Amino acid sequence: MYLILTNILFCYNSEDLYQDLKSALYYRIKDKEASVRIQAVTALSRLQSADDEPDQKDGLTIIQKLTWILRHDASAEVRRVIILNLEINDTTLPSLIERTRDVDFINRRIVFERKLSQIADFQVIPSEARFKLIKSGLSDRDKSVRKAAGKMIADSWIKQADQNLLEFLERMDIMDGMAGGVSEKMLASLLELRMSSMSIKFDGQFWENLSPESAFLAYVYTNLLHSKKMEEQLDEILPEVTRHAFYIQHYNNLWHQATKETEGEYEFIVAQMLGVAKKLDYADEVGRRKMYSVLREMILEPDLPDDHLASLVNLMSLTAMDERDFTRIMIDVISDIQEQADIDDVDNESSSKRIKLEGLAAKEYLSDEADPQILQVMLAKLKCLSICKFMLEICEESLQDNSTIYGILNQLVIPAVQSKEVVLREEGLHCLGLVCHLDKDLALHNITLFVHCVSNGHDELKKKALMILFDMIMKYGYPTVSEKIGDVSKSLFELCLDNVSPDIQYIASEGLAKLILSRSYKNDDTLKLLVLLYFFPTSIDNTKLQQCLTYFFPAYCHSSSENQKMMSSIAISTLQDLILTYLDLEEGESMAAPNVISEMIAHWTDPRPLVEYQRSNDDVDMSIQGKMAVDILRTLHRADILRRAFCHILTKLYLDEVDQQTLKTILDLAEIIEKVQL
Amino acid sequence: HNTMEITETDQVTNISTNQENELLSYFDTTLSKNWAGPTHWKLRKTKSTSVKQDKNHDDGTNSAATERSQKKPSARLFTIDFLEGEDIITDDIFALPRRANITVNNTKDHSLHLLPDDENFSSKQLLRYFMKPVFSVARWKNKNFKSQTDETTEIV
DNA sequence: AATGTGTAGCTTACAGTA
DNA sequence: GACTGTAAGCTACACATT
Repeated sequence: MYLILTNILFCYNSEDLYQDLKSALYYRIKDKEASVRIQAVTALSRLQSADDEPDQKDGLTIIQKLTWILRHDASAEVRRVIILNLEINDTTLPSLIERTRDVDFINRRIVFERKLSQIADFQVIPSEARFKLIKSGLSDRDKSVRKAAGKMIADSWIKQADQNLLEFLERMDIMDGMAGGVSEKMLASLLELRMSSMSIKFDGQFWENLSPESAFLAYVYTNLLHSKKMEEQLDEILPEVTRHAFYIQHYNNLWHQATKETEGEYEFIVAQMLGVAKKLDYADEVGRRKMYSVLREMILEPDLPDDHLASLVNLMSLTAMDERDFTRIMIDVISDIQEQADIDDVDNESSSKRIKLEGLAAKEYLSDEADPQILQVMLAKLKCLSICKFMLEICEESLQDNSTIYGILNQLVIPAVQSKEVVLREEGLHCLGLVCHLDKDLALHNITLFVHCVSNGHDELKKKALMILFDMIMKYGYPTVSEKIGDVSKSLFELCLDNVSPDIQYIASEGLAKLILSRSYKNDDTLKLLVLLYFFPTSIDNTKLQQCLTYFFPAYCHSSSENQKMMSSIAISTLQDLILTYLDLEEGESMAAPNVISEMIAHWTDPRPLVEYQRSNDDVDMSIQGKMAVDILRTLHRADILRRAFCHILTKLYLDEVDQQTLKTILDLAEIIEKVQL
Repeated sequence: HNTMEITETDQVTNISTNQENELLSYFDTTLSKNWAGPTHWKLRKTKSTSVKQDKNHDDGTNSAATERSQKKPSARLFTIDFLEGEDIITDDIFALPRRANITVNNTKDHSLHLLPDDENFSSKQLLRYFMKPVFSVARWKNKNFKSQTDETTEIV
């Protein structure tokens, strides 16, 4: 109806009628019927481009009103209509992009396929927002959204670069999207969609004239073929190991000769080439040696970024004969670096300049004095620790079998842990944690240290130490570890769950989830704390924690009847606590409503999903919620604030298969309550 | 007395090598909706098929007597439970005269109807160490046989 | 094309508010 | 008695699957 009127108005231009209609529409967009709002909003959207006059009541133009509704209207369909009809310009684009995270998957999908595909130039979206939306689109939980996002890139956006892949990558600013692997994910999905329609060949010319984009293409394509086990194609495109080693060397040299403007690009190219090298076959002895010597030289260079260092160590493990050979080589490298630092200590102006450059990032962590020599030694130590860390991540053999590591432990790691420099202490602790994976005695010996760091360290150290502690318990078992520290661990867990830092709460939750799910640890108080933390108002923005526990609780309860029993034993008292916190909420705080909490707890303790998982109801207590019902009814006649919520959970319980006796108890209790009420 | 410990060593390799791995991946599929936390949680029913199957199984295996004795009373008595709630105090029956409705809706709604960032939590994160990465491919195991023996003799 | 699945919207009923 | 918000059950429809 409004639509018709609006259309008519377009034909018969009458100012009075127009104003009347507009103000009527301004009311109808607040109508309580969603269908009316849809009509109003479609009508308004017809006027959006012709009218930017602010409404006298709130000072908002039509477009501003529409974008406001787009965010706030509860009906997905209203939002959808706006998405479809809102014109794209600088003011509306951010609102449209925001809808790539709409709760409604159809809305998410149409933003990709109907809006973002249509924009003339994707570079108008700032690269940060661009990568964010690409990431969320390509890894959406819904298949159709993933597809739409993929098609947007592979069909529409690449057209803007005239179907030229390298041109496209350049416009995409792929170097800005490396964090979280978004660039790689994007290119991989693009290649997968268009693989058949393009032939990718890397010849000598290609390798000799790499740009950041082509190097990145080589890296991603290699990875893709590798993950798809397409060995023949891989052999076709990859150069021989020797040649590749030369290329790496070549670009590494270019990097060091580069001007300030281009050094970032060459650094990037080297990183991609190192990445490609991980997929080479090192069976050929000549190639292996050549590669090794190139790597061995590169790793000594002073100002290597961390990811280069990680790749180098990783590659050196591939070129090594076996683990002992590998560790020996790395220890050589480390002592070379230490020597180098000591020598450079004395003179050498130029290297201290370099250090300053690299030190900029690290400087803020390092303590006050800017003495270049001390700084340099420190950075060398830090580099050794990083190498050591990457090495230890790879090592598997126990310390007895690979005793060379002891040396480095005493000479490098332990002093770092004791260092007064915060950065060194953190990195040292990290290494120590990794070494402890290789030797049980060493691990047990250091447990108290880790505990001490968790309770007394600064936040970063706390996080590391806590993670290590959980790793150790996972690896060597709770009894073994707690023997060392008595009952401290339980209270330590509780302390961390209660911690002010959301990160620490999260680490503690995930760690405990792992321990509990693997049956290493079992405790009803801790479980209760986890549930409380999950629903607590302070956790509402801790998405990691929430998503971790959202997975954990059903997995825990529906995988074993023993677990479910434990949950049901704490369920009612926990629910009670939570409802009380809900009733005490301060202004500005929020948490899940009691009814939601009730439903979730009822679901966790429902025996039917457990039966479905175990594919039989052996050992499953089908009347488990009957006992909970009894619990509820017993508390019910005491407390009256809780009545509502408790009655609600009563209706959610599964009582069909409750045994007669429990059933009788339930009925009796209900009867008593009824009488008391009358 | 609550703290019980049951464990062997190295849970990560234990679990990931064992079949528990597969068992956990069951939850990866069943929990793929409802990933976003309590604020977006919804109960998904339509287990009617599996429930019916289960009931049928029960009917087949168990005696019909248990079926009668358990389910029928529960159904009856449960309705009584509803009545107890508050039914008898029903008000008199009147036709509801409807006057002009206020058609505007109160939008104090501050919710933006957005999903949180998806951390893609899955069994994968529950089967790994925090610090030590798990490499699916053993890098030296192939070469090891020939070189390992050589090395040991050399070193010793 | 036929089927099953999931969701939106409608209706009904009830309890609280003032 | 009016009017709200909430909950639950039902139906129709759109979608995906085979």
